[in-house]
Amino acid sequence: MSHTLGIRQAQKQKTRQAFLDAALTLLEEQSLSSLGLREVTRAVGVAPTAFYRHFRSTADLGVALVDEALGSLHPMVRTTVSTTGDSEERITRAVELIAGHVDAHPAHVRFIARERHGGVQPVREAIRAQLSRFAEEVKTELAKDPEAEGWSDDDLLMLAHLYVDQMLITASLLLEALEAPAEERERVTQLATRQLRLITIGRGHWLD
Amino acid sequence: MSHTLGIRQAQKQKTRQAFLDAALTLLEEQSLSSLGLREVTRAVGVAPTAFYRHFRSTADLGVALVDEALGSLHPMVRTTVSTTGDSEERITRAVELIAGHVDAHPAHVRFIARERHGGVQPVREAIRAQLSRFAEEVKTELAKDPEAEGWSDDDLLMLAHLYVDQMLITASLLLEALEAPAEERERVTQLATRQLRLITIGRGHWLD
DNA sequence: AATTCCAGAGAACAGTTGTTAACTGGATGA
DNA sequence: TCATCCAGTTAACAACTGTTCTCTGGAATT
Repeated sequence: MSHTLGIRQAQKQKTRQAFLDAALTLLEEQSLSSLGLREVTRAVGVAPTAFYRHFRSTADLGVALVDEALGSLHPMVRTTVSTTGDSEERITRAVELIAGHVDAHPAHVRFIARERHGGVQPVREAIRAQLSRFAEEVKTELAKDPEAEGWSDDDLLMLAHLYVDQMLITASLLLEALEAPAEERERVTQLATRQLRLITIGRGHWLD
Repeated sequence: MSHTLGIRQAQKQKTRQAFLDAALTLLEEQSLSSLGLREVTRAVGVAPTAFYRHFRSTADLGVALVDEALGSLHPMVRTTVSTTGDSEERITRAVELIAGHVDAHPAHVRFIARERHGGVQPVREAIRAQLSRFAEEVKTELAKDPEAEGWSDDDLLMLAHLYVDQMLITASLLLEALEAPAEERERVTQLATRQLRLITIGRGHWLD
């Protein structure tokens, strides 16, 4: 089991988490490349210089945010993709998973969508690495499916990337519709479901 | 025909274009939300206050950049989608079009990818509007195809959005691979081609 | 030729930024 | 108990930001 942290370490982690939380809030209305160090410390209620005890720079903080936002998501993805049932059920399950995640962690989703192509190279790189991991994991799960018989590794990875990108697009659309009326949210959900359905149909006839 | 501009108007347009060009260059390494007004005027070689003669704010400049980057692209998209030939030819043609555009205007492509989910609301809105126009245009072209028989308007638009999003993903991947060796660029092109192929297969069996 | 217009310059404003150095005081380990 | 450590503080730095007001000189209009 894990060692109990001393008062000192515990307090440090608490402050570090406060930095991450404050930054995530500030990033709802701007990009990481315009996030100032003093801005974050002000929001946390701490002296500017305290920042350096935790991060080298705001880019460094951004990389930490990537891990927080995506790091714990891998088991969720694995189990969702490998769920038994016909493809229609799995599509519904996947869309519901995304919708639930967007509801629960909108700021995280916004951050990833924003910084995936954002102006801070190390953060882009960290997101790219995490998404590649997702694609690899989805590919592994897809390979277990009997429908994957006769598929090359390359084609499986191609399909996995298609699914992962589609997840992100859907998450981003649901995010924009977060404060919209329920009927608009339902429209987005239906759109995403049909797009996944079309991809799955293409998958079924790929080897024809 | 168009009226010839006076010396004054011509010079103003020239300066305005210098602002757009300088901003686009500066935005290769940061996001719009961190682009400073003085930074741009410095790059143009003009006094900070001159900025206000052309734009209200950097957000306003960003909206102008959206128009420059996407405004002239509509005819290109229309003709590419409506090209005759079997689907395989059309896919190849589309991927080549994107690759060519990324080569010719990398900064524009980067700007759109970056600011689509970026921190400046009016710019996000402008990009969203342009992409919706693209989707509508693609839908219109798709509807002309005999294969669209029996398709609902909703499903056609769903498919059109799928294609448009896929174009953007491909453009972004090609952009990242711009300075990579030719074999890596070829790998990306092949990936995009197969993804489009899978979507097109799904399209062919949608009504089964 | 005389008048109006207006893109851009210049100077000044209060506020902000990242980073440095030297410090304090409570937790930690001998 | 006492010396060490180290998260967070305080103060100061030069450099930068957006925005204002006033001015200028050449183009445009009459």
